[in-house]
Formats: sequence, structure tokens, C-alpha cells
Amino acid sequence: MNISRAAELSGVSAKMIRHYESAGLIPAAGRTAAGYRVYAMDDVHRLAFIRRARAVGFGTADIRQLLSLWQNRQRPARDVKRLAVEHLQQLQARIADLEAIADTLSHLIGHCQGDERPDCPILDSLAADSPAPAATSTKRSKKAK
Amino acid sequence: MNISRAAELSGVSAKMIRHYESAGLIPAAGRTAAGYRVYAMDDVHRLAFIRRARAVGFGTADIRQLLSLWQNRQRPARDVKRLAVEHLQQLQARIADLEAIADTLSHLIGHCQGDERPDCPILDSLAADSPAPAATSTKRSKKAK
DNA sequence: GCTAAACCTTCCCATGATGGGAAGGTCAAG
DNA sequence: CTTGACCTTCCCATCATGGGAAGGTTTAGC
Repeated sequence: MNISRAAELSGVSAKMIRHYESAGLIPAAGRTAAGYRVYAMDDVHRLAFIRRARAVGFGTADIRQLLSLWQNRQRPARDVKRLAVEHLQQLQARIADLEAIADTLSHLIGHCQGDERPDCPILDSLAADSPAPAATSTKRSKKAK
Repeated sequence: MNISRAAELSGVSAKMIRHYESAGLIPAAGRTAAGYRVYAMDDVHRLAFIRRARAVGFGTADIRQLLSLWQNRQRPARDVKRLAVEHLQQLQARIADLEAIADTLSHLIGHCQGDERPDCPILDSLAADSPAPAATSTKRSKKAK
């Protein structure tokens, strides 16, 4: 089958199929005499695997490992789990960061009347809150006017 | 003062100061005869404002608007609040997405023993879960072998 | 057999914020 | 005058995805 059919069956766009090939996530596809890529169901399965891994947030490097673990029937489930747990922790860290930001913003919004008047605690806070993070001064910096 | 001093005082790296200039968030700095950028405290304040806005997740476009609202003493606080609320909603949407992913992953991890044996529900799930999203078939696709 | 549509190919560009690093000019202290 | 700490611009990379151009191929319809 050609690339658009493989895209249709796997749920991965033709554009991304080529991308995954160049990134080495899938083996280089066979070609027709005219240079068209040719796919079999095996490839479609692999692509769908990648799509699902992406859907739970795994990045290229993680997926590369997952694919190799998937291929290797001998691998211990522990390896897979470790990868997944690490990824989950990163996800949770990102969520915590975003929540902290959302809380801050939410707090600011709560203090803003949001009416016709120009008084706005949100802008005030952005304009003059924390001084400046750890000033890593450089050599000549004292002299700088 | 020169760019590295402005960076030190504002907490924005010299690299990013140049970037913000080219992005139009700050006016083009004045130059010495030799072409060095020259800054005053006004610029430092503006940069610090940008830094704090970035810290609560605002993107370039939002910051551009915030800066113009900040400059304009006549603006109604409502405009600022609206921008902030929209941004907060986007943040919350992203958080919800990540949480859904984290939940899915967490669920999979919970079902994986993670021992020496090769059985792994995580890989199984990636290998054969949802079929493929809405196949948008193209014209000739039926014929594709 | 010719034409036009629907494919395919590769290559470049853009996103968004940030940093790394190279090549080359400038300034101040010794 | 040398040296080191600056400054400048320009290119590249991240990460995954898509847009689009230029140009070749295949197939349906006549």
C-alpha cells in the first residue's frame, strides 16, 4: 500500500510517517520503481503503536525505547514500567508547575475589579513584584555605568 | 548602561533582550558610536515586567497587549482582566489535558507487575487499543492496494 | 494516446522561547 | 600593545507538526 493508505489505517499523517522514518522510529520503507514508499500491515501496526505512545505524551526518545522493548519478546516488564513511571513523574511535575502558575494568576484575577477604572492589581503586580532573580554578576559589571 | 548590566538588573538574559527587541516587545535600544546597545532604567523596568508576565505563562502576543495596556493610563482594568482570564482558561485546559494523560498512564502502570517476566499491559495497550481515529478517506483511496 | 486529477517525492519554512556557539569588532586595565 | 571581558550579528537546535512549492507518476475518462 502507499503512504496515504498507511496514514489512513494507522492514524498517523503521511507527513509524520516520513518524519518518523527520518527520525529512525520506523525502518526505511521499501520503494516502487518510481520511488514511492510501500507499506505492509506490519508498518501500520508500528505506526499505530507510535501514535498511541504519543497520545500518552511519550517523546521521540522514549518511543524509540518502547519500540525496541516491544520488539524484544525477552525484555522484562520492569524496563517498560520504569520508563513509564519516569514519564509519569515528568508529567506530574509539569502539571504542578502549571498549577502553581494558574494559582498565582487566579489570585491576581481575584483582586482585580475589572471595571471601567484604570486601577489594576494584575498590572501593578507585574510592574513591581519580585526584584530580580539571583544576579550573577560578571567581572567588569561593577564598572558598567 | 550596556546590555549585560540591563540583563543583570532586569533578570532577563542578554540573549532574550535582543530577542524581545527583534520581536518588537521593547523599542530598539539606542546605540553607542560603536554599535553597542544602551539602556536606561525605564528599559530595565519594562524588561522586568516582561519577565514577570512570562513567569505567569503569558506568551509574546499577550505580553504585547499587556505592555500597551500598562503604558496607557486610561485603559479600563476590565481589558486587563479579560486577557488574564482567557489565559487562565487556557492554562486550565492544558492542565486538564495533562491530567487526563497522567491518569491514563497511571492506570496502565498500576496494571503492570514490572517484574522479570515479559508480560506487560502497558505495551499491550499501546500495541492494540483504539483502532484509528476518523479515517478521512481520499478520492482514490479505495483502489489503493 | 492525451489530459486532468490525485497521487507521490524532496526541500524549505514556521511555530515559541530559549540557549549554544562562531566569527569578528570594541573597550579598559596593565 | 596585549589581553580578557565585553559587544555585535548570524546560524543552529530543541520538539512535533503542518504548510506549501516544485516537479515526477499514476490512473480515470475520453
